[in-house]
Amino acid sequence: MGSMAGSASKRPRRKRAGQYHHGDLRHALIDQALRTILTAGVEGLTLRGVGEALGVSRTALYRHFSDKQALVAAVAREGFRTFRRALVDAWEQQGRGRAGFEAMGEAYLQFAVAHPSHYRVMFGRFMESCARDPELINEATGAFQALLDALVEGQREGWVRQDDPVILARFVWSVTHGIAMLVIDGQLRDSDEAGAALNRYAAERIQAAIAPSL
Amino acid sequence: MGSMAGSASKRPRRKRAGQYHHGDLRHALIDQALRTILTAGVEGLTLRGVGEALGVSRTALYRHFSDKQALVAAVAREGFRTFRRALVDAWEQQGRGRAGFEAMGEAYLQFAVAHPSHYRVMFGRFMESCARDPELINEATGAFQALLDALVEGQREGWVRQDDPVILARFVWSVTHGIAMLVIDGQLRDSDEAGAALNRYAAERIQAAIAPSL
DNA sequence: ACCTGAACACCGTTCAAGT
DNA sequence: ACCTGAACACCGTTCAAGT
Repeated sequence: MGSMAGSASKRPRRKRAGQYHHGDLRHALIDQALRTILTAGVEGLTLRGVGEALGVSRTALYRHFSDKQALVAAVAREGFRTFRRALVDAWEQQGRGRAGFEAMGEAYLQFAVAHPSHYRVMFGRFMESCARDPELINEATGAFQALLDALVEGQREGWVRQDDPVILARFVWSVTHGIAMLVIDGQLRDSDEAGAALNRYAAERIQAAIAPSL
Repeated sequence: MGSMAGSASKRPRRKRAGQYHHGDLRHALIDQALRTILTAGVEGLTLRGVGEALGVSRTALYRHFSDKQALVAAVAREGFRTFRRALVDAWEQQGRGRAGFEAMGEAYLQFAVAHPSHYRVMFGRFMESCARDPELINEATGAFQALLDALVEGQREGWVRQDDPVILARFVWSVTHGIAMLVIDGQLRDSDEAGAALNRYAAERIQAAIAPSL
């Protein structure tokens, strides 16, 4: 990790001649904020630190974001983007069936465990964040849609009961989100192995819960 | 609400004559911190504000807690205490059967919705909090134990499958915790009704998931 | 023992000013 | 348009000093 993401901070790429420091400061700010959150958590994110790391005044950011929370919301949006991609990839690489559905569940927990601080930013204070970044809701519902699609396909194929797909998806989401939160918040002793074991067991029980009645 | 809790702040109850301001400052600090968290959230909690509300220096607290996080941990511990009581009450008032189990689930969500900030403090950064308050883990496992007991009794009565009770309890906990988090973080549009509906549906699906195989 | 008050090293945000 | 620098109103925490 740490290699992807920001091209902006390496080559200034100034639009015109004699500019200040950056060409795409907005993007660079999001990248730097993400980097900080990944290593130090949201509570370690400081506007002054972000500015300093980018060689820019600590108030330069107010040209691109209304306040700190708006910057955090942008990071959250970026998170939902890669999150959705991870889920869809897992689903499709396993052939979109029952196996794909299970792979999605594994990919879900994997993302949360690999980037706990990012995951927390994405789901914590969601409503307030959406107010600061209306497009965030699109990315978030996009991720939810991946789960929804899988369940609808499961209904067509007959391994998912014919309940309202939305509430069905919310139920499955609750289980996975719950496991993810318990694991990254350290509620399970020996979180590494216990979390994986819980996830395997949950996958089995979820299949039983969402299966057709008889 | 707002009537229970603190007796300490009303009658100073000084141990000896000519004292400063309080008799049980430690307890008063926890009560005041809880009050602030309930109304303004953890991010609205400020040591200076707590001190001011109690008519005490803002550094007086350091005689009773190592730092701010330790105060928050004490509030979390108090939360697990009343949380456990709420769960056990629901369980017992419904006659400790299948109905009691379902009542526990409702009581769970009810607590989270009624005190979202408190719930978040209890479950967020759990490991770090435990380091600041070792007894916190006892109260937390006490709440978990209530769920565990119900499931074991369900196994004896035959409406719960004979899997490892701990992992069974963790699964049920994940669902309920997941729902609670999604609701209080505003991830469901129209959280009030949608949350209750999801909880009802989840109760039904959980019963199916934890039922014996045939 | 218990509490205070000044001091320290931080914050996010505003705003007049520069280019 | 984009960025700066000083200023403002906050933080948690430390520590010598008081009773």
